[in-house]
Amino acid sequence: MEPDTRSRILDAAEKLLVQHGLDATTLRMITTEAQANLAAVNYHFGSKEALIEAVFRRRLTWLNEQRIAALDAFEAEAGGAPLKPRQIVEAFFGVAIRMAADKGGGQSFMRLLGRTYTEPSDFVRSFLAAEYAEVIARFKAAFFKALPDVPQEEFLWRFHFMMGALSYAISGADALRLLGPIDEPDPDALYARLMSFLIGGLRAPLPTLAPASQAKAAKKPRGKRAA
Amino acid sequence: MEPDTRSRILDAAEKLLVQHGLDATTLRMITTEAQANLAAVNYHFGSKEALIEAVFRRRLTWLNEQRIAALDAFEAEAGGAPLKPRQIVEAFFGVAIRMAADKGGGQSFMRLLGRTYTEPSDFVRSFLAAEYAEVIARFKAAFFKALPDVPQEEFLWRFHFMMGALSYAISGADALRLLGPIDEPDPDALYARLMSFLIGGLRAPLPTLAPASQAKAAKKPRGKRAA
DNA sequence: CGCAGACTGAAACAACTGTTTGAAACCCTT
DNA sequence: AAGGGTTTCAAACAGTTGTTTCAGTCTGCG
Repeated sequence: MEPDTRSRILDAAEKLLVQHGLDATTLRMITTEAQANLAAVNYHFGSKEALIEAVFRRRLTWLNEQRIAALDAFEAEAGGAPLKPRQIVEAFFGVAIRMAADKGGGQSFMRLLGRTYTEPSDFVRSFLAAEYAEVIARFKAAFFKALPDVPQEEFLWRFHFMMGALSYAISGADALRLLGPIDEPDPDALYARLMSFLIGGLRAPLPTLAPASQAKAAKKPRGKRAA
Repeated sequence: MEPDTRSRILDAAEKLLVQHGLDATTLRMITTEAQANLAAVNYHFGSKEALIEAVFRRRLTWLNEQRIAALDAFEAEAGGAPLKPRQIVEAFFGVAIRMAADKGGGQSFMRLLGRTYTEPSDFVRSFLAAEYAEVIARFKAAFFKALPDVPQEEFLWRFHFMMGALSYAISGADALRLLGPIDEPDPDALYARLMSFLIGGLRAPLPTLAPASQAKAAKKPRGKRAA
């Protein structure tokens, strides 16, 4: 309870946003958890949206700085030569999943982030885009250089799929328990597993795109709204 | 406007839930869109939660029936022999992504489903588990038979990752636009791309799990809460 | 000390949430 | 045509939301 009110609110908000989501988390829940007055949120941050944005920004800028630092290290080591795909994947997704393994707060935040990436909330998406812009540009360039044989559009989709796998890897056991009983996820094992999966998908043979739709759909579902 | 009030509410609710999420969609938005009275929701469904459940159930039971039917067809064709991994992936994920390509409503629903799978809402998760139970059991059995060399826990994680990739594939262009400009997603091309990626990940070499943590983390981030 | 600025506190605000009510309208069978 | 069950409607309900207000308290500096 030592830190100042602003920090306590930030920590409490992060914790509760993970548990309940953006809309279901109320300011009264946050201020109670933070042992602060209700008005303190609007005093220190201006609004609930601004508070949420602050919660994201605090972790996200640091995360993306780490990703770029990791990429810089690999590129310095390579000295102009294209990086190995594994290195680029490590720099982007490895850093993220290691932050997700961090007990000291990063863990819960990453689960929130993965969920929010596809959320239709306008204001979140807008500053997420700004926050991601630089790191995306850097990694796109690195990947295109490392895999010149992969068409750019194809790669973008694969990167998108990889983000999905990462998101689920982090949101983790909660959703996985839907598939069956599972042990507590060992961070190192999770890291190795995701890495193996991602690189397998990234390096998969290019799909054979039938120029005109090959009409593979035997019974294409259409207009099946049940009674 | 022809269909009865109940159906109109169901359609309007599905459409709005996709756009705004579960909590942010209000009954007044739904009933306005459906051109029905506010009380109609509680009259026909009993509560907002029951309405949401009905929205999910309508599409989800059909989707999982299709998955099982596809698996049945492959297994009948194989006649007791293990299926090829590609066939199992096709039966589970191919059916889903084809439903996601369906303009007649399935499209929007699948985007909702992918988002909800990791949502922390209690009541959604509970009936999702029930709705998925049978299909999960069937596909787990088929996969274990097809890939006896893959440890069960390992496979469960890979299946989880695949769900993540599917979810992002479906939520699709909205989030992808964050990575850069992208063309309108051709359903057939998306299908081929995801399939290739999934099988690449599924068949990736097993990760080398250092029995004791190999301390691969050079600078393991720990307790980095920014100021 | 004195007093300005930063912060906290309790209470109230209007707006909106899901739900309930009871009367009106409708539809279909006898 | 009469009646009974089903559906619609406008209005109101109690509860919760984010935000604001304004008096009070604290802190540091002259």
